[in-house]
Amino acid sequence: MNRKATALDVAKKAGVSRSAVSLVLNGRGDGNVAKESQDRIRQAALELNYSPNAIALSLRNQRSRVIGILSDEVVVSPFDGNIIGGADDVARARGFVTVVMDTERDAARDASAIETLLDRQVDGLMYVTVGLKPIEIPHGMLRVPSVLANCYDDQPQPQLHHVIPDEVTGGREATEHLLELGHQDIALLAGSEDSPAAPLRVQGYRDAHAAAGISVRNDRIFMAGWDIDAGFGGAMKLLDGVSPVERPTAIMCANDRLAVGVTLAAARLGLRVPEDLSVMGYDDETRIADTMVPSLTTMALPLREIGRAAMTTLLDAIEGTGEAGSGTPVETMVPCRLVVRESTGPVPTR
Amino acid sequence: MNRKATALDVAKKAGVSRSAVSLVLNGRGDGNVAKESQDRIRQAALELNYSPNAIALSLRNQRSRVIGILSDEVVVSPFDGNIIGGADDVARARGFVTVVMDTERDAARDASAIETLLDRQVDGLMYVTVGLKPIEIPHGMLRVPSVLANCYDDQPQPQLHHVIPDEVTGGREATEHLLELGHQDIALLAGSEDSPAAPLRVQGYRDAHAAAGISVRNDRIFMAGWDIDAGFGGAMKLLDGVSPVERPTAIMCANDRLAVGVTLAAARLGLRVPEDLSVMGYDDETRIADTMVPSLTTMALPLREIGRAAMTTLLDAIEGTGEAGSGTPVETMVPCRLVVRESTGPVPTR
DNA sequence: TTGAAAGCGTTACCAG
DNA sequence: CTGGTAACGCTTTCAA
Repeated sequence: MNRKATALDVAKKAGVSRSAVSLVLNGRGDGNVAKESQDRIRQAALELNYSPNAIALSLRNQRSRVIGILSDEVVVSPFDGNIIGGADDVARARGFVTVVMDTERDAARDASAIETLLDRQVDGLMYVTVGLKPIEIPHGMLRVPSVLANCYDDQPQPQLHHVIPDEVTGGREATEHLLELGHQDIALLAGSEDSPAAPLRVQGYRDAHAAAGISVRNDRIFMAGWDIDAGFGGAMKLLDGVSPVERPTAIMCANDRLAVGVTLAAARLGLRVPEDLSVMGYDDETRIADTMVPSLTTMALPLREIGRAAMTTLLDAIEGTGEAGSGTPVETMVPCRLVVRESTGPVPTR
Repeated sequence: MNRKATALDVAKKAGVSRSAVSLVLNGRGDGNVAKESQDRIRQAALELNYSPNAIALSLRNQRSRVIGILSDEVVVSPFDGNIIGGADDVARARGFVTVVMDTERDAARDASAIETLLDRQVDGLMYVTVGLKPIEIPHGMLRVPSVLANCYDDQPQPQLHHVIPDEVTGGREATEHLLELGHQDIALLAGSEDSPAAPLRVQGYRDAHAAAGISVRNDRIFMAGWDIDAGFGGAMKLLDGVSPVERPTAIMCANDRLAVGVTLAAARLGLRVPEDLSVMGYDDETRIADTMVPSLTTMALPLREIGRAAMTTLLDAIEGTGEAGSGTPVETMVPCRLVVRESTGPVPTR
């Protein structure tokens, strides 16, 4: 735990001044420092394993090349971590580092986390949520370039750029996939109203039906919840004791966990997936959708892309590459991606 | 984006010197600064919403009250995030802040992340993994007090304290639960050798059988993997086309996802859980074990406790509360916790 | 009781 | 081409 070498140590060893060290090591040696001194400086730096103290640098430059990522519960929850992964990819590629703080859905901690981050001179802030949701911009976030990922400012006059998935199109394309397979009676387990994603996906479902000229039966749409038991319960209601002609031939779910519950119910009832019933998921949850039996056809949430897009916007604003940052806040919608696996198939002949 | 107030601003507003501000705001005003000035200072600080610049503070004090949490993939994966949650609980309670960096299993990024953190004067480091595993201590981690959570240094002479779950006892108690329900023929889907947790849980399974005087059939133990499809496949092998007397009456799984696959297979085969077959999970994965149908009896991994214990050890070392930090590295084992739900029941009479 | 000054490690400016 | 000096914001010591 011995102290690290400082610029002064390097200067001494090379027999020059601190300023010379600074210039050379920052690539502005030519034209300012004698070639020979430059070599000695570089040599000394190498031998002493010198790297500038980031703290001193931040204090001096008033910027840190650190982006603070704040999340409501991405770290502790099983969901949406790849948004942060994608954001970090971009940040590292552009010479920034990210640090993550999770406030575990305690709004009171948001402000204090931001305060902490701001006190450490982060150059920018990104707020990431688990699941699409409106948020109140935490106090302090406007003091520095910021962006919202997977969430948005619900105010009439939004203050921050946000990046979200295109849920309506996602819902529509999922439905279209089923429609194209010949299904006409498609039930929808739509999650619950507590998430703004639910109504959007329902909207997509309705749009697809409308485009196909098929009228939607409202009793085919269930707002049951998001978990396995909700999927199970919903499917039982739709299938148990119902004659084959009365049954929906496909059940579209607002997430993969619901689809697990539906598949479980189908198995209980002796229905084969997809021969007797097609099941469609949403999210493409890692190691759920791809490992289910049968593997789930699903609408993949573009998590990494969301993170990437959000970070790109943020860094552009910070570095002034585009004027997007200081301009009017905008919305970026990233398309979802249909992943066809085994749980959907042609409509059964009956 | 206007500049934050500094101690100088406060001093001016209160009509005193910077030093006075510093003294008062750090609680050493009494005996040094006139009561009346103190009030004015505090008032001014409040009005200006002053908080000291953490960067300057770190530079000055050579410590930051920040703990760096490094993880192989906790942030991006769906697992084990609560270790970080628990660690953060303790850190905040003791006046520290945690920042998380995820290297997404890229060992090359470990060292650079640590370098970054060290350059920012973190007072301590914690390494957290998804799933129990041996790790090579990343370079630089020994330069500052550090601790390992959910992983351990595999060297003959371990250098760091680590906190891990007690997997052998977990495996034993899970098995005992089944034994107590009368099961004598308990199959085990044991995950795979790529995780050190697997053999430990198997060991517990064997220990419980030995203590009960029941011999273990090695053909009842499958190292199939960790995912839903592996659970499904394993269960089919054990159950499909096998006469009731030849079937195991319980299947114990090394994680909850395997148990989902087993339950799915049972449903396909018309077997009721738990009446015909008891299914036991492991991990108590949020919103899987508790929402399965039937809900899963499982052995809960003590994630938050691991995080808490690790952070406590680390902060004790940093603050010199105990001499544990500088002493010989030790191992802390945290017990798992049996959670009885609906998927296990008495052995069926046949 | 107060204020001035030094120092933490940098970089940028400006005389020499 | 070079090196001294100021400044970033803070705490602490020392002298008034």
